[in-house]
Amino acid sequence: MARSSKTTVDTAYDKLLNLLVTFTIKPGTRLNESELAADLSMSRAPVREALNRLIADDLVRFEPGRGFFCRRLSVQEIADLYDVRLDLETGALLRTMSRGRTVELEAFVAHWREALTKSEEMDINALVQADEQFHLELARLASNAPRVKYLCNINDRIRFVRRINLEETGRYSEALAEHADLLEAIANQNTDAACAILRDHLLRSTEEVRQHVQNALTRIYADDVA
Amino acid sequence: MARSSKTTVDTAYDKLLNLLVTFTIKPGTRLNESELAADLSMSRAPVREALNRLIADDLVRFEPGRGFFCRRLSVQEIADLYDVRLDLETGALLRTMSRGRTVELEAFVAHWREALTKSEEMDINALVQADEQFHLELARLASNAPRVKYLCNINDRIRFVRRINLEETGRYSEALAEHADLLEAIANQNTDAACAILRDHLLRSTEEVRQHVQNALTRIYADDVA
DNA sequence: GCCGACAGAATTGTCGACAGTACTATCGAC
DNA sequence: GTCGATAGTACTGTCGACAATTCTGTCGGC
Repeated sequence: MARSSKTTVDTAYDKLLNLLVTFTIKPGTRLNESELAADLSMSRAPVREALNRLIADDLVRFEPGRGFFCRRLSVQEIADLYDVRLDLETGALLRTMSRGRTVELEAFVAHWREALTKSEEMDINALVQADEQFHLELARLASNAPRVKYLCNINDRIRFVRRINLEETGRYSEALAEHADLLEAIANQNTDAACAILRDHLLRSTEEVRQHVQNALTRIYADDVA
Repeated sequence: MARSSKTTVDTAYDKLLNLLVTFTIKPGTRLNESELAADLSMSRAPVREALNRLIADDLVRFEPGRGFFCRRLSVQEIADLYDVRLDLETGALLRTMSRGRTVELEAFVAHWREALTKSEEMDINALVQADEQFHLELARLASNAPRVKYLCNINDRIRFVRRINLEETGRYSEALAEHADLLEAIANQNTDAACAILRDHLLRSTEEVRQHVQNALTRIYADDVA
């Protein structure tokens, strides 16, 4: 079968990732390989390979003899991931700041000064994506590929609650203001202030998430928003 | 085929992991699926599944149409991983300390006070393992599963150089002394001191590693120590 | 002597099949 | 009515096969 630079496994991986991240597949449910294979119109082999890749991402669980299961959504795990995220993002920020005003940093500041003003009129989807993007690009400035990869994994795992959280609290403008403050602290080379703002920003999110995971759960099980 | 609670994929995963971590398979080399399958006396399917799991761990690379390759050993990546490790371990330490004297902490201190005295007469293999164990158990005290998992992944990826490093510098006793200092700072609930010691300990290692990766590389390519 | 085309070999990508194990529903004993 | 055994079903675990692609070594042109 001819292929255009993307293998069947890759498409399976991407589609499954999406299903799992958005909890279109409900937490804890068993994944039927044949069924998934049929849905994706391919055989079981590539599906299994994709699922195996997702194991290490902790997006699926595997039980010998029983097969693959969608990850569970636990308050503790989400909180833990937020903790780790705080460590990683703070570490990245510290290293970025220690380098002084680099070209990349200036570009980042310029880009987001602009982007943040536009954010006021964005819809919820764009906002969630922009929020993730802001944090990720900030982390990328430290140019440490493994760290960025861990953060991407964390993002995949918390994206769902992150979104719910932003919807539930409705504190879009507060979050944006915090981003703006952080940006100025960075622009002014004020390391301590930047770290403090980032820290508070994330701790606040963690706290809110704790409160809203229950809503997230009910939302997941309320069959389809369609 | 009858099985004793461990699937073929699992054994393949474990064996391959070992080969990759120790660089018995040389960096960058292409992995021949049929050959591996024959070596492990199984078919290609479980081998491929195991390899797919190892992708997310960044222990193998995958190129569509070409297959799987052993990860490359790059100085930059190792240094990056040490950086991330510093963030994660420091974060764990901070959270552990903020909880005060828990039962687990007391047990940890008691265990390692004892163990560190015995370490003087250990051989290199045991030392490397004990070093990794000490850091990992310390991190575990923060009881944050995802963080521990990331650290395990980092350990897998740096184990080889870590070992070379300890061999080359021969500063076993210094490293042990630093562990002992850290332990006492923890026992005394001296958070700042503990963090500083951990930080210096890891930064020193990072620096040494940078210097010794070249030796590690030649060691890898010097066919077999056997 | 170097470069590109070409054919043959080796390797990956995907599939369907079958054996073995876990699940489910039905039935009978208490 | 509840519990446990049992037979039937559904699903996973692993394999071998074949198509498609990449690699390798040879040959001819320049």
